[in-house]
Amino acid sequence: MPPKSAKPDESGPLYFQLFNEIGIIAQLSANLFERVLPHGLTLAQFSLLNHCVRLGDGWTPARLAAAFQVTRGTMTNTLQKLESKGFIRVDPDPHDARSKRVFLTPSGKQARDASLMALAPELAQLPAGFPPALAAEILPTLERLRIWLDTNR
Amino acid sequence: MPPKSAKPDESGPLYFQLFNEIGIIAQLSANLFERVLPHGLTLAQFSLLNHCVRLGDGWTPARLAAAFQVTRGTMTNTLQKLESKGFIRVDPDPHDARSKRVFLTPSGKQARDASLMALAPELAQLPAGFPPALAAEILPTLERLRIWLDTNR
DNA sequence: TGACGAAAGTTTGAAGTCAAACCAAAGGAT
DNA sequence: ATCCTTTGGTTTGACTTCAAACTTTCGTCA
Repeated sequence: MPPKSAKPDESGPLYFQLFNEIGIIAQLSANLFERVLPHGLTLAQFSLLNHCVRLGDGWTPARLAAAFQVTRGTMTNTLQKLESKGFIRVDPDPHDARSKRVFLTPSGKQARDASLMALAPELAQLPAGFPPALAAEILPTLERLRIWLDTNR
Repeated sequence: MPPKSAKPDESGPLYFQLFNEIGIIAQLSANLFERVLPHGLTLAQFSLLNHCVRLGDGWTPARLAAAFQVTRGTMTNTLQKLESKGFIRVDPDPHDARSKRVFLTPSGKQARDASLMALAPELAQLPAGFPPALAAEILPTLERLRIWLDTNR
């Protein structure tokens, strides 16, 4: 029979289960959010608006793509959608003709605020079944995993 | 002004960060997997093959959709892709003319095994930066979150 | 100065996903 | 026996996302 300290090897299934669980949570939560977001905003779109408010305007698409861990093509798409809704403005960069700069419009700011209002009741319901302490507890570990995946790709 | 023990409320940003982190991990890991999976298998497709091996054949599409937390339309799509690759067979249910039954083909079994082989080196690289103990530690909490999201939607 | 590699954005094509509308079969209630 | 509701599955349209191919511009280096 295996001794007490056998190979701690077969961790494959464990990681597998971990990624599976994470995938389902991502799916369900994105879905939950998008059902209440106003203006048909998608999670990607809202995240970008929110980013502009929290971290400031004027980023280039390339930098935004890097921040969201997404390809540039994807970012192009998201920006086009947001621009067509009038929530952002994409200006040419005066110093680099290759580049552009992304700015929030007043209407975009409003949409972001309205989104937060719409999301609040959903989030308020969460602590009952899933205490904030648990979230805080696993967050650093998740962050570590995310960073590892990010650097080792 | 707010007293020292004001509402322990503002857990909004915390949850927000949690879902954000989870979303990025899901994205990165799915991507990592799909880059090595054989036969152009997608994560959804592989997951289904794997499910058939681990939990057995003969499930109905509806039950599979429920198991994967996905709409029936989505499952229809995935099954069609897998069937066109010859990895599964979808037979009519003899007892219920509305229903169907999904079976793994020998070729599907092989594809699943080959996928595991291809995934192994990737997973083997993980423990160095992210010990299995951490995975095991946060898994129950994630499970709890997933279950909450599942029941409260 | 001229050329070439690197960087920024875009486009295209394929896949997953959802919601909503739809058809068909089953099963209970009257 | 006949509705009528529920359930199983599909289709459509819109969205995200990726990889890969492409264009334009920058910046360095010879």
